[in-house]
This record gives sequence, C-alpha cells and structure tokens, in this order.
Amino acid sequence: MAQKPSIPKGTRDFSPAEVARRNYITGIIKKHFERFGFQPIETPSFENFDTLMGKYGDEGDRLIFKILNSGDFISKVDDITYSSKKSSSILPKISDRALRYDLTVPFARYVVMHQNEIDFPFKRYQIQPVWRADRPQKGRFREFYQCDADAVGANSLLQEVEFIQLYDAVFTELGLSGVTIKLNHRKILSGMAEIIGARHLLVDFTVALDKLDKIGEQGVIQEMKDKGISENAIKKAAPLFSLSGTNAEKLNVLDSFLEGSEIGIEGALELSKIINMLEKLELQSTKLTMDVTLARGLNYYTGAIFEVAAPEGIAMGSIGGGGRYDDLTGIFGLKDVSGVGISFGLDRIYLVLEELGLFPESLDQSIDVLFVNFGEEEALAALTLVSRLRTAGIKADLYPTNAKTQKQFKYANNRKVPFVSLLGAEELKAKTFAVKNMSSGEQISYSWDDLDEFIKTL
RNA sequence: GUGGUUGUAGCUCAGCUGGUUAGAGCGCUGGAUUGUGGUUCCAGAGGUCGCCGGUUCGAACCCGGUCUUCCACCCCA
Repeated sequence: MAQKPSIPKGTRDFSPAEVARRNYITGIIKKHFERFGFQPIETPSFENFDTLMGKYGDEGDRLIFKILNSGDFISKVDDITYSSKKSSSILPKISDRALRYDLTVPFARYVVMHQNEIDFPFKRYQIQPVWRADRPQKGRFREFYQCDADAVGANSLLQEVEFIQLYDAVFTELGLSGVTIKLNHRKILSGMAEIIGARHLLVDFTVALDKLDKIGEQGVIQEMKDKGISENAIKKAAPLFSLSGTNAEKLNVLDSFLEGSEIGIEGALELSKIINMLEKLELQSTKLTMDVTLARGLNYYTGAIFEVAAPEGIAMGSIGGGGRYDDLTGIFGLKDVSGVGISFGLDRIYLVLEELGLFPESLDQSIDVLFVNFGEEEALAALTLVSRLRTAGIKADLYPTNAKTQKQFKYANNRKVPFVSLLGAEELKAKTFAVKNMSSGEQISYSWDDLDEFIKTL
C-alpha cells in the first residue's frame, strides 16, 4: 500500500460493535414509531437540485452537497455565465442533482407526487442518512442519520400531543432519564415581535432570543441592538428574559404579555391545550418545559416547535427536534396539507448513551456458544450440534480451524462468548460434549441426546 | 464560509533549547502450559514521527502549504 487510505472529513466507518449499538437504538425507535401507527418509506439519497435548493435558507443552500453533472459539464456553460466567476450563477448550470439535506423536504416531495395513492391522514417514518457540507464538530458530521416521523393531512393538536408521547416512549425505553422536551410556538414568537414593535425583524429577534442560555441576558440585548432593534422594544421584551416557574405560570405571564396580539394569543392558547392534555396523560420519564426562547428550527415551521435536550451535564446539542408546518407541500404545489413531525438524531443519541454507559452489555455478545475445533472428525460431530443449536435460534459457531486450544479459548474470550463447548476425541467416543461457562469457569458434560437440556440453561 | 487547535506503534500517550539508535503502558505474536480463556512470568514483532516542500552540518521538534481532529462563530441533528 503506497499511501494510507482515508475517508472524507466528517464521515465514519462503523465497527460490528458500533453497528450493534446503532441497531439497538434504531430498533427501539422503529418499534415505537410502528406502535404509534407510522409506516416506513424510503426516498433516494439524492434529489433534483431544484427540489432542495431554496428550502432551507441561504445558509442551508450553502451546506447542501451538490453533484456535478455527468459528461463535459463545463463546456455547456455559456461564456457570459462562465466569465462572471459567480458560483451562484454557474452552479445551476453544472449541477442538476444534490444529496439529501434532511428527510422532511423529500417527504413533502413524496406526498405531492403520490397524493392520489396516499390515504390521508398519512403517518410515515423514515430512517436514512442525510448529508451536510458543514464543518464537523463533536456530534456534527457530514453524513449522519435522521429518524423522522411525520403526520400529514390532519389538523389536530392531538398530533402534537402524540409526538411528545412518542419522544417520551423512546427515551424511556432507552433508559435515558433527564431528557427535556422544550416546547414553543411560532405564533408566540410572532406575537412577541409584534408586541414589542419589531415585527419586521422577527427572525433577528428570535435568533437573538434563542441564545439566551448561551450568552446571557446582556449578550442577547447587545445582539438585538446590533440587529437594529430599538432600545424601547428591547425594554418591552425584558419580561421574557426571566420567565420561570411552572409551565402554567409561564403561560400566565405570557398571556398578559401578548395581550393585543391576536396571533400571539392564538399560539399561547394552542400550547396551553397541548400542555394540559399531556398533564392528564402523564409522561413516563421526560420533562416537558415551555421555553419561549426556543426559536431554532427551519423556516417552514408555523405552529408548535419542539426541541429535545440531552440530560443536564452532557455537552451535546439537541438530540431531536420538530414541529408543525402548515404549508410544507405548498412549495411543491399542493395546498392545504398540514403536517407535524419530529426527528431523532441517532448519532447524537449514540454519543449520549455511550457517555452515560447506558448500552446493555448483551449487545457485545455476538455468539452464545462456540465449539472448539479439534480436527476433522470432531469438527463434523460438533457441526451437527451447532446446526441443531442454530435451528433452536441460538447463535452458535464452530471455530473454523484446528488451532491451538489456547488460541481458540482466547478468541472466545475476546469475543465475549459466554459458553465454550469442547468435543474432542474422548467426547466423540462417548457421544458427549463439554460446556464451559466462561464467567464462572464451571464445566458440565452433556450427552448428544441431551442437547435440549443444555439449551434450557441458556 | 471565518478564526483557532490537534496529528508520534493497532490503542492511549511521553519525547528537554533542533543533536547521533524515537520510548512507555495496554494490545498483538511465541513460550512456560501438544484439551482450557480471563490472573502471572519470560521472550519477540511492530514507526515513511499525517502528507508535501523549505531553513539547517543535522528536523518528530523551526517555517510555509495541505489533509485530518477537536473548539468557538455561522448554522444545525
């Protein structure tokens, strides 16, 4: 090998142990998706350029991986465009396709294309990789998996309630306690901007507000000033910086704050309905917190916004997010289809579970029983038993070569095999096999006919 | 995209103001133990010091570029 091979920045190989752990997480997520009535779909890893571009804002466009056209693509660019040297002008002429950036926009495209075959309301889930040309950091990759569930075609707050229950069910089964689900509403954000008289600066206002827990009240005020929000407006917004207490208390303060803003009151009312329903239904292990500073999320959210924060003390961005978007399919020409959706960040959940040591030990166990290989005749007899074990649903294997017993035992030990079976010349003659329990060191002998007895001990 | 940071054995890391043969622990291989791992003892293998170029009598060490890692912005799962 002349040069050491490598993989692109922000991508990863997954070892057998890692895949086992990832499958453990997605298995639980899938199970609950299905229990909640969602059906799986899959979409291509790349979409048409126009399907993706312009859907995530300028920042999003920059982070989309574009695919170069086939053939002599540069010769097809006209001279004027070419000599302009402007990437934004040249790009559409040399790229017709781009890698999927998230699962929501492709889903909207799917719904529009298949609208006549779909029975609405349609609840779908999708677990596939997405790609972003971002700078990698801890928990940020250029290729990563999203696990999305969305419900479209029905306009009911019950759906928001269900999604929060779904988050609760998944994180409870993963054993991840201390997860906080933050809740806000786009209309509340609009209402707040309206009340303080900064409606035209809604985005700047919310982006700054979102940084409250990171840069503090003074930092937020400074940023708002920098963005051109008047001192008077900032003064009016002050009560929002120190909102505390129970969800009901926060909603009370918010109600009076938003007085006079029709849209804001509407948002607050919706949130209080959601929160009230969930209080009656009770969550198992997650905490639901109303957070008026929560503003993140894509441009297309129009109603409730969710974000899932890892347990306190874990330095990790959000491990999930979602919300309601009332007109997502509108961009593809299908009006009046409302939707709500959430996403689980598989890669980040993995990092959190690992940091807290929450993966079950049993995931390391790839084989239940390993037979030591003592030579051709013995191996053949062992293989008969191995087959019977496999038929019984037990992960059994025979060491492929007649290597030194010590080496075979060491292999079993490293692979964390709980039982090693020996079937050598003596056992062959007596039609028996010995089983060594690798953690206790205890060794028991069984006759071939009593294999079931051994199976019972597993 | 902006600014910074990191890279030495399979892994985790030492390595002095630039000086001759680059080290440790763990892991790996062999032996003590030709049917017994995880503990112990003995021996051994394993390195273009990320890559390319420059400075120097001499570079793992200094300089430039590049790739990678992580961090802060931006944005986000």
